Parts: sequence; structure tokens; C-alpha cells
Amino acid sequence: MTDSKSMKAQQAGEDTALALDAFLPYRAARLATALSRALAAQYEQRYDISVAEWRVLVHLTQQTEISVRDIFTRVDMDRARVTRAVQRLVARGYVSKLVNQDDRRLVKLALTTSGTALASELSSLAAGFEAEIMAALPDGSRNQLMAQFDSIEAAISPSRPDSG
Amino acid sequence: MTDSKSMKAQQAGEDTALALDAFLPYRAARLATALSRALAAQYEQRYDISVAEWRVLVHLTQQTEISVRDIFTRVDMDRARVTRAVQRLVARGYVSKLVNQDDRRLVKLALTTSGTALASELSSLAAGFEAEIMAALPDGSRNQLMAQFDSIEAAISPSRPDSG
DNA sequence: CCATGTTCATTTCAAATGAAATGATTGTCA
DNA sequence: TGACAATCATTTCATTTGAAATGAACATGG
Repeated sequence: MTDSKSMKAQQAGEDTALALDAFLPYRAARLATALSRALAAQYEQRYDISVAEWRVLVHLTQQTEISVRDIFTRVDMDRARVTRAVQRLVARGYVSKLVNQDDRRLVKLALTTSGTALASELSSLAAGFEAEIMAALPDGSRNQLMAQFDSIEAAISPSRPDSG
Repeated sequence: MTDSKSMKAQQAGEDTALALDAFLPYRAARLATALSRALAAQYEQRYDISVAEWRVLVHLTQQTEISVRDIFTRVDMDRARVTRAVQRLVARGYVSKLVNQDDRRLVKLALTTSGTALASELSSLAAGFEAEIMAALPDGSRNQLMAQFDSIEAAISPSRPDSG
């Protein structure tokens, strides 16, 4: 199924050479890093917020009164990372943490007033960042990309890994 | 699986809420991690090779007699990470390292015989992995994806960050 | 030829990371 | 009821990470 690629083969395995620049996992990693860095550059020093904290914050924008578990199962982080991001956010007054009285093992996280304000700023910053990028792509690319990402994720694993 | 799961409590600012599931940087990061993990699961224990080592190995498949710098400017890793991956590969006999006599600051990396063999195995494993995923997508998706990735990377930064 | 600056690869060191351990709570079933 | 398993958040600890420091080799300008 592999057509031969470049015939100007190096001394190393010619027929088995993988085209790294067209290899999906590699390109996805490169893209993700570039996006993450470029976005983080816009808020990291200005707000002193790490990527992990950003994710928790924005996640709390969508659903409040959620547990650590709710976050790390949906967002791509492990337990410890979420716990530590939350600790910092709580210490700085952006997030409140209460024990869930229905199940005292769980935690109830929510944005405080200042957390809500910060999250709004970060959200619009992020939206602007993304809009700027998408402007360079043809119309409809966004939906197309998301659909493709969905398909790929679905093809990879029937269930998301839970770090356990 | 208990009751206190969906609180439908999305009372938080709906107007400023960022759709995380449709937010490109977040989705790219999630996709990249999922792909990297799924692929690594196929070779990590079997060959005792890390992701960084895999990248160096495959990169050496394409261009041999290259320096550490050649790798970390192309692949998404910093100097130290490449150096350490190379050290392990050299220690295990997969890669040879010689001083470049034209410029003795530089290093000349190349695959050894066993390194070439290993890289071939890894390459076909990777190609198979990718093919399996792409089979779940419509024809032409791969080229489309790559073109989109190119455009996004171009939109992010005129030049690639070199970590230095 | 020296002096100064630049470019490499490597090492150092503090911080981030995550797998496993811990402690606390809830669920299950005899 | 009570023992035992399961689940949750946190902590521990060894490893990984990367920014900056280091040391070595080259480049350039006097």
C-alpha cells in the first residue's frame, strides 16, 4: 500500500522510510505545541497563569460545581496535575472549593467573582487568538477540522484513557 | 456510577463561555496526546524506546550524518532532550556518534546496522498504525489535513521557535 | 596573531510531571 | 451489621523536563 517515495534514497532503509513531515502523530504533536506556545505567550506572564490553570479555569466556565475527576476525565490531564492547578487557583482566589455533601469524597469547584472575570478575559483573548488563525484558512475549515479530529479520536480508542 | 453526575449547572457566563470542545488549541493538544499515547503503546515496552528516541531514530532514517542541531530545529524538541535521547541510543548501539571533522563543534549522527533494522520495524509499525486510523476517514483527508496543518502553522508564526 | 563574539553539544539545577501510595469516604454483599 | 472492595482527592517520590550555565570549537576584526 506504500508507493515508493523519494527515489534519491539515503543510505538508510529506502523503502521503509517514513515521511515524518506527513506523519499524522508527529504533525499533530508539532501543531499542538506551536498552538499552545503561541497562545500561552499571550496570557502566561500577563496573568501569571499556566496552561493547566488555564484549562481548569475555562472548563469551570462551562460547568461549575464539578469535581477534580470531572475535569481530568474530560480535559487531557491527570489527577495530580488538576489537583495542583486547582490549589494554585484557590490560593489566588479565582476558584472556590467545597466538599460535596452528597458524597464527601468529592469536591465542588466553582469560579469566584474574580475568577469569573479572569476567565472571561482569558476566553475572549483565546477566541481572538483562534479567530486570527482561522482567518488564514478557507471558510468552513473549522468545522471540517473538528469533524476530522472527532473521527480520528474515535478511530484511536473506543474509550478515553483514565490514567488508571 | 452514581447520581451526582450531571448537575446541568452551566449557570456561569454563557455569553463569554468558550466552547472548549471546538477550540482549536485544546483539540489539537488532545488529539496529539491521544495519537502519541496510542502509538507509543505499540512500541514503548516492546522495544523500550521513548517518544524522543523514536523521533530521533525516524529522523535519522531520512537524513543521516546530521547534527543534534539539525534534529531539534526540525523536530519539536529542545537541545537537551535530543542530546539525551541520542545518548541512550548510542549507549544501546542503535546510533553512532562521530565528531564532524569539518567543524569539530558538530556531531555526525548515523544509524548503526541494528539501528537501521530497528528504525525499519518502527517505521512500518508507525505506517500501519497511521493507515489504520486514516482508513476511518474519507479519501483525501490526509492531504487535506496536512494542508490545513501547514496553513495553521504558517499563520501562527513566520518562523519556527528555536528555543534559544 | 590575539581578542572578542558566536555557535555547538552537554551539563546543571530547579521545577514540572505522573505512577503509585495514602487516607478518607462510600458502595456492596454476606 | 461488618468486612471488604471501590472511588475520590491528595501527597510522595523518582524521573523528566527545559532554561540557563558551561566548555569547547570556530569566526571575525583588529
